[in-house]
Amino acid sequence: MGKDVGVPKQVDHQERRQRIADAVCRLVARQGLEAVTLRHIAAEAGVSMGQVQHYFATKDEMLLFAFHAFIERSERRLIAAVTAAGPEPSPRSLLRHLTSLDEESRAEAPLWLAFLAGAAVQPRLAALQREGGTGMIDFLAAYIRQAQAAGRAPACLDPEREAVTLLALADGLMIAQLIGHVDAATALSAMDSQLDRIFPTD
Amino acid sequence: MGKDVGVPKQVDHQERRQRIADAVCRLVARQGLEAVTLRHIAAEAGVSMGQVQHYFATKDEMLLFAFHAFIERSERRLIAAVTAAGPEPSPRSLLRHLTSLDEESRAEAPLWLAFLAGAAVQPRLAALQREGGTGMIDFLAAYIRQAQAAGRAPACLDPEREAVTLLALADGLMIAQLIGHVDAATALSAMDSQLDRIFPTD
DNA sequence: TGTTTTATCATGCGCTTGCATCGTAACGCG
DNA sequence: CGCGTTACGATGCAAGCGCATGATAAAACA
Repeated sequence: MGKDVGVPKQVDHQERRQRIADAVCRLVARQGLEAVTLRHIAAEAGVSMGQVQHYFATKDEMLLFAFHAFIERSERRLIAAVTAAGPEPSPRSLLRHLTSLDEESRAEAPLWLAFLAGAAVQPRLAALQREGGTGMIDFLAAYIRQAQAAGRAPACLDPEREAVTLLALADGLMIAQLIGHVDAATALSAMDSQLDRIFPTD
Repeated sequence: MGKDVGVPKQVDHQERRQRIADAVCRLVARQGLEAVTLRHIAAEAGVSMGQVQHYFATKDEMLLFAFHAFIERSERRLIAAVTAAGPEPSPRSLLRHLTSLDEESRAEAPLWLAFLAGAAVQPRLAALQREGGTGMIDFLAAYIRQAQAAGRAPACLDPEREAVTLLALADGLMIAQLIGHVDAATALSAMDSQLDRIFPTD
C-alpha cells in the first residue's frame, strides 16, 4: 500500500492549476465573473476543455482556487511594496499601492471588485475574503502602533480604527477611480491628506 | 396622424416596468447579477415570462432600466434623509445613512456592489454610475462649502476633496461591513472620526 | 515485460439561456 | 358594430452551459 503521494508522475500538478487560475483571473478582470465558463477558461489558458476538467473537479472549485491564489498574491505584493521601499517601511508606499496608483493594481481592480461582489452572494468566497482582509488590517494596525511608539504618530489615535479607515478609504477610492468619479491625482491627494493626519512628520 | 402618445390604453406601462425592475433588484440583492434570467425575474415578479419580454425588448435593457431606477431611488432617499432630519440638515444623518447603518441600506449593499462590479465590465452601466456619483459628490461638496461659510467647518479644507473622501470612505466601510471585516459600531466610529475632523462643532 | 495509473482529448447528454414566433383575448375608436 | 392596436400567454429554437463518459497514448511500476 505504501503510496508515495505527492510525487509528480509526469507534470507539475500545482503549476498547471496555477496556470489555469491565472487565466481565470485574466478573464474575470476583463469580462467579469459571468464570463467564467469552462470553455472560455480553456481558450484563455490555451488548453483543451478536458484539461481544465482534469485539474478541477468542478467550476466552483476552480473559482475558489483562483480567488485564493489572487488574494495570496495581492498580500504578498502589498507587504513587499511596504518593506522593500527601504529599511524603515513607509506608509506612503503602502497606501499608494492600495490606492491602485500603480498600473499593476489598477488592472486588477475589476478583478477585485468582481470577487467582492461574488463574496456578497456566495459565503465561501466571503470566508476567503475575510481571512485576507483581517490580515491586512492587523498588519496596518501593528504598523501604526509601532509608529506611535516611535513618536511618529499621535498617541491619541486608535490604531485599529485608523487601520480600518485607511483600508476602507483605499477601497472606496479605488472604486471611485474605476467608475470615473475622480482621477488618480484626486484620489492620491485624498489619501495623502489622511496620511498627513496619522503620520504628520513623514 | 395626431397621435396622443403616452396615453395609456389599458395598463400603466411605466408602472409595470417599475414593478419588474423592483423584482430585478430584489433578485440581484439576494443572488447577484448572474441570477438574473428572464424566467427567474418573471417568477420573482409573479408574472409570465412573456410579460417581461413585452415590457423589455432585451435583457440588457431591463438591467439598465432597473439599475437606473435603483440609483434614482437611492439618491432620492439620501437627500431626503439629510433634509428631513431638521431645518438645518445634519452631516451625521447623511453619512450614517451612507455607512449603511440603517437596515434599508444594508439590505441593498449587495445590490449596489453587484451593479458596481457590473459597471467595471459594462461601459453602459459605468456611465449610469458616473452620473449618480457626481451628483452626490457635488451635493456633499456644496454642503461642506456652506458649512465653511457659516464657520462650522475649517476653512482650510478643500470641499471637493473632503466630499470625495467621505463618499469613498462610506463605500469602503460598507464593503468592510458586508464582508465581515468590521462590525457596524466600528464602521460608525470610523465615520464619526472623519466627521469630527470636518465638522468639529457639531 | 505486462499492468496499472495518469494525462489528455473528443464527444454527448440533459438542462438552461435569451429571444422569436405564434395565437388570442381585450380594449379604443371610427 | 367591426377593426386595429395593444397586452399577454404558450411554445419552439439554436446556442451555450456544466459535467459524465469513453477512447487513447504515455509514463510508472511490478
